[in-house]
Amino acid sequence: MTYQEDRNLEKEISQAVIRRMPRYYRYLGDLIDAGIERISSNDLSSRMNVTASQIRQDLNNFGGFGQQGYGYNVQYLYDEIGKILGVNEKHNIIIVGAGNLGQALANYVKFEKFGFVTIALFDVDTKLKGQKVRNIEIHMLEELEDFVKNNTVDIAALTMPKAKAEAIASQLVELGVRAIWNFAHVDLKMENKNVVVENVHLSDSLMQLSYNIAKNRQE
Amino acid sequence: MTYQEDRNLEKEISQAVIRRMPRYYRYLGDLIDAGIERISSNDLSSRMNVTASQIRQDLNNFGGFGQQGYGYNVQYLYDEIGKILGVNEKHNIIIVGAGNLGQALANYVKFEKFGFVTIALFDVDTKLKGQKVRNIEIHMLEELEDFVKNNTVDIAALTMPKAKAEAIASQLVELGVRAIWNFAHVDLKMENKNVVVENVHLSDSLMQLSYNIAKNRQE
DNA sequence: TCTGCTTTGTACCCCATAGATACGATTATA
DNA sequence: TATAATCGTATCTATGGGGTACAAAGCAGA
Repeated sequence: MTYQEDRNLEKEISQAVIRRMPRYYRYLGDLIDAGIERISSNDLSSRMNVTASQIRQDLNNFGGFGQQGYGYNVQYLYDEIGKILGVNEKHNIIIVGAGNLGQALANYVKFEKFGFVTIALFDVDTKLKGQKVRNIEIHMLEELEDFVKNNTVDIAALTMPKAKAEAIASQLVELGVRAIWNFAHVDLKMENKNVVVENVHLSDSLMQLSYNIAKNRQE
Repeated sequence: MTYQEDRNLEKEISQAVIRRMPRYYRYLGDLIDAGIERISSNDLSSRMNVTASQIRQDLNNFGGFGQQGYGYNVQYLYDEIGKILGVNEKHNIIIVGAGNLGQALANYVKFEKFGFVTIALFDVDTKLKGQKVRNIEIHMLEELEDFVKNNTVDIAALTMPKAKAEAIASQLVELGVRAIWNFAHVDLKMENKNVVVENVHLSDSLMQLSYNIAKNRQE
């Protein structure tokens, strides 16, 4: 059996599970802050409003982190989930589009706590040239290619209008960027299977809220 | 049969379907911009990368919008989905937390195209007092209660640090706000069943991306 | 050490949802 | 008018989320 075949046999962990992991991570962080050292799946389940069963099954996708009769050590579990999510490794981010949203992301200090460090912003607006956001320089878009070639860029956050998003995404992938955090109002379908994309559609979220407002009013 | 019993018999439309509707809406908007007047479920399915069957079934949850042998009229379907999502009604938004993210949301002109109008921002920072973001005034947090009592507030966007989020959410609900768009890094569990909450956790999304980067590298 | 309690890891089951297939009904189009 | 296109809808299958149950393992107190 080849390595690839072997890997194919491994049970793929569904994105539904992955989506829940940051939430566990967040609650465990809060528990640490509260000075709590151990927790049972049952206790955690009532705090998080999910079932204890689901917690145990989710965690078991990655290995047995608990002990019968004891529960989970909060700090240990926090660290392990951190490793799973890659939160301990440093990730360099560039932000393309230095408008309000781009600058807001650059200012979000909390991301750095998790190893996500913004190293540059880019924009076409010459008025922004050379300006800094929290010591992070805003470059002109022409400099993008050189910058990516000469620096390690793990993630590119796209916060420019949708008209330009696809072209820039392609350019970035061409230059070797392997992760796109897309805020533009399009679905980026990357041909290259080695590229991962995470879309954040704020309008979609707002519309879902709007639907639920109307539904709620009706009931 | 009472009205309530009758309503209970209606098949509840799952949130999975609702989540897809804004995406249909977005593609239809693009089709309108491209001057395309009619479209078949088959054609749309290849553009959106979902099955034609799912499109027809999703739309049929809300009624028959198409015509056999013709397909769907793009403008009509766009308008109908808009109605379903409540995008044609005006929604007044207040933003609590006038930091970078709050100001970024206030600057997002596109939301107004869908009827979501930001009417005020609030913050505790006295330096911001009286400043305006795109003609929208930043108020002090003390003024929140009066403002909500004297204005129609459909949605409150929370963009302040998590420490204050729960208290302010409770206050807003107390004052009659029925929809919370939460960007703070906590899960808001509202006691009041008449309140709808939509959480946007950017960190969670970033961590999911991070996991997929690591997974992708491994394969 | 022994006993009873706690709690995990895991097997098994059910149900919702995605998605395929199929087809009658209806409309467009040549 | 005949043929092709296409919706609305019923039915079926596969997948996965999530609940229930319980044996195994460790903890804690006597």
